Amino acid sequence: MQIADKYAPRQIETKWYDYWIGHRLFHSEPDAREPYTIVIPPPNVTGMLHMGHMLNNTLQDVLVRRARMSGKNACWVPGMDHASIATEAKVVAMLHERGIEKSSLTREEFLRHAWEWKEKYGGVILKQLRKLGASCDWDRTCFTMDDARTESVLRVFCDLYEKGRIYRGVRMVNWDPAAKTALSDEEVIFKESHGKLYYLRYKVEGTDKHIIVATTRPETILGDTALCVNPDDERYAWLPADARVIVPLVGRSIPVIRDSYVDIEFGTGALKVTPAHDVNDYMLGEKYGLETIDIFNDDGTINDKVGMYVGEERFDVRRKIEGDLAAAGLLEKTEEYTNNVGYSERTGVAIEPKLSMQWFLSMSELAGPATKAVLEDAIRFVPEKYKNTYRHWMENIKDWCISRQLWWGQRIPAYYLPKGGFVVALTAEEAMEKARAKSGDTSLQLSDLRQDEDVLDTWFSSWLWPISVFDGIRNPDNDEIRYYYPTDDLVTGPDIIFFWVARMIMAGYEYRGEKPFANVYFTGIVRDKIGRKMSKQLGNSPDPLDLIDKYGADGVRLAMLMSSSAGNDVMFDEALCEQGRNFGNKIWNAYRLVNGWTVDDRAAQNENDRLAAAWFRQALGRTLREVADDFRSYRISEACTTLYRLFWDDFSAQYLEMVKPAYGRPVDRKTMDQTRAFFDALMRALHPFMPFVTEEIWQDLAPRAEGDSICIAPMPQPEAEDAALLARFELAKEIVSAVRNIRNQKNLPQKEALTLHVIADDNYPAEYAPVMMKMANLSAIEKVTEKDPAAAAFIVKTTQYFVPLAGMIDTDAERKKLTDDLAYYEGFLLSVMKKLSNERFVQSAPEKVVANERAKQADAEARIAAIKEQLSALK
RNA sequence: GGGAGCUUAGCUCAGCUGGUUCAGAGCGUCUGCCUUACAAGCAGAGGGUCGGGGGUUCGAAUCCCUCAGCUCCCACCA
Repeated sequence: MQIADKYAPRQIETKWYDYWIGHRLFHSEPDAREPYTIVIPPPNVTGMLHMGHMLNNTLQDVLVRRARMSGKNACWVPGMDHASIATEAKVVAMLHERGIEKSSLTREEFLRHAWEWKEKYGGVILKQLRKLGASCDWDRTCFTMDDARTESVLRVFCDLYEKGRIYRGVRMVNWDPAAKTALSDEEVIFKESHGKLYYLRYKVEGTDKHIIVATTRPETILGDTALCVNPDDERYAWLPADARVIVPLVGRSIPVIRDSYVDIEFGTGALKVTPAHDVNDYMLGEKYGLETIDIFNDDGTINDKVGMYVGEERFDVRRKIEGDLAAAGLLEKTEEYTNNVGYSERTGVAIEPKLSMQWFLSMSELAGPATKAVLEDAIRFVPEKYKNTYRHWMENIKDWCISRQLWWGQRIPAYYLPKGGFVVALTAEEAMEKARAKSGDTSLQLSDLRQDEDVLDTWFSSWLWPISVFDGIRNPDNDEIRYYYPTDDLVTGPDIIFFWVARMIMAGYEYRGEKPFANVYFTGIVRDKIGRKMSKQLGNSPDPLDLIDKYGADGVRLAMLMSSSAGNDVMFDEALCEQGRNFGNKIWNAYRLVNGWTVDDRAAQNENDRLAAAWFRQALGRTLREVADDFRSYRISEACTTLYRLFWDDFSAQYLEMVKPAYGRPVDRKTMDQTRAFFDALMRALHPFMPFVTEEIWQDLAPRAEGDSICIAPMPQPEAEDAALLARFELAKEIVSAVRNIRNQKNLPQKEALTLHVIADDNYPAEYAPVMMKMANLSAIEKVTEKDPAAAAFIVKTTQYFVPLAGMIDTDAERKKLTDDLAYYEGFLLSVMKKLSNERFVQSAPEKVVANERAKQADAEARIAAIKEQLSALK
């Protein structure tokens, strides 16, 4: 195969993805190897790939690919979430556009449309993930509403019901008037909103006095059933115990109750009580046996209970009622007011607290083992700060409202009997058996039973995900669940820590008696470069597919990786993609260079090349160790940057430049083989980060069998470290840099070879002379005993070097430089001496640190002596 | 109202258990190079009193206190 001249990611990426899929390289089956498992956070079936997915899935892919290359049986299970509210809303909107209203359809008709829509448009995102290079086992793709998952969900519902954890009851819930369903507390987002505080006049019955009540929601007076004041409030001491007031406009007479719940300081100290539409009022209503008047229809319009404003929308009524109250002289005043209002996470409309019959899951027992697991690090959170957040939520956990008044989702398997009561069963047939037993009526037929209309919260299916994708609910002893569970890493955003992560942990302990995953890596939020969260509304999010098209998936992956330390937000800037693409280009061209060399099989390896290889082997080893370390602590961004520098700086700028033959000259066989071996190792180390370009080159490096791939090649292993060698080479590198700097300053042409003089001491890396000569373009390195006054001088560590440049030396400038240096090192020496003469330092600091200070002292002294010598030579 | 986190170079961020010349990286900037792998590049350079103040310590970017600014999470005050 001949590698192309130009790096063109588009031409290689599709090719290799197809190859990987064609050879089923991402497919996993249980075997004797150690498993490594990740379940994908299932994106919404209606979702489109956005930058958050890019970040999240790139990280997962890096982890999975690395595990796969480390000898583990890697399994990344992909899938989708049915996202009941979001999807149902989309389907409703689509039908509306076609002139069909949901209300005109039966449940079955609607679901037929919904499934049709899902088949046609759903799951686009999974196709998009392939473009990113995601190495998911696509054969395992699951959907939270496919048959197996649905049955798992229903079984769990039945089980929890039988355990007495699921109950049904009328409670105050968060009502979404747009979606016309209840929501869990987690689906409500509180936002500060500017509104008004209305001061209303409630006439006290049998007097001509009024009590002024402050409220933010004047329209709810329609549902008022009491007025409440604090028993200690002197202002209302005059009210008789059985006082009653008249609700403004409505004219209803309601009692005045006294409860210390009311804050004397707030407003006028008087509170109107609307038990049907406020959580606190509801509690007061329960306590005092108040009537509850629900004034809203499910869509947020006023119902006909009171006979006023019937059918009008709640916010219209608020505006209208203000005018009506004012006209009737019942509005004392209004004030500007800021308070927290809850909005639906999905539809964005203001939540209406509403009393309704719902299903709940009692959480307290589930929370116990799940809390412990995280606090005791059986499950590790990265970064750790989320442990706190998690603990706080778990310790204050409330029962979970799991019913939704929607059609798209798992329908609650509760069946109502004709004469009251209900049974819960997996299937209708079972339900009938139970119903017959319960009612004692053996003639009951299926048609006599009425199944609950509600579906379950989407998260009631996704909380089982790590278990259900391996069919561990229906077949708890199957080979797959026993092999793959618990999974290893979960990569997700902190925004769903309660929705999903916490609940999966609870389900894991409840249904497997074991954690669902060992580690949770929380990513940050992707923001634009001025710090705004990327969102559709702002239009500040680039389309990931456009980016991939422009820079290649490898380039975009690198951009995501290099800017994302765990738990920190990502300030995304397209320039990063360019940097990623440039890196791909760098790799490409480095390979073209090596690939273009001719080999002389008879030539022996020269010393320069031998040194270069010995050093690079060490540099590679050191980096591999660092990278392994980074992975252990999930510093994936660091690992990526470290390898980036290894390839660019150490391999390309140093090693390749060292061994690169003169134009048209061959290299010896050994050097060529070594270089290709390095390339091979580098490609493997980089593969998890940049899968495509590394595969392209790896395939070209040596003849490979059909079906072989870098995906399943082993990770390179470092050899034992030789720290001394690395340190000596650093000296040589510094010398080369110093000579190049002189060249720059004196404007000496690159091609002109220079001579270097050295007053050699222990810190002169003589063994690297051939390397230094080549890299700095030196004709000779000569050992001298004295400085040549007509030379540019520099010092590395304690060794003096000179580049003879007759007639080009500015003595004054040289002197100034040396004087400055001298001052710096004398100051430095002083601070070292101060430490060393401090007895407490010498006594209490570890020996190693003290020895280090002594070494610093010696170095500084030698250096100062060297500088002084140079200065005197200039005179 | 409660809690968590952040503040280090122009920008984005590392800096892990306090200790190596520890003040770093990438990008951007500046200078010089179209050197036959790569201008998507090469060789160099400049740039920060680690948010302010105080403390602990032989020693602080790192630990503690405090102030300021930003961010996020939780919470039923009408």
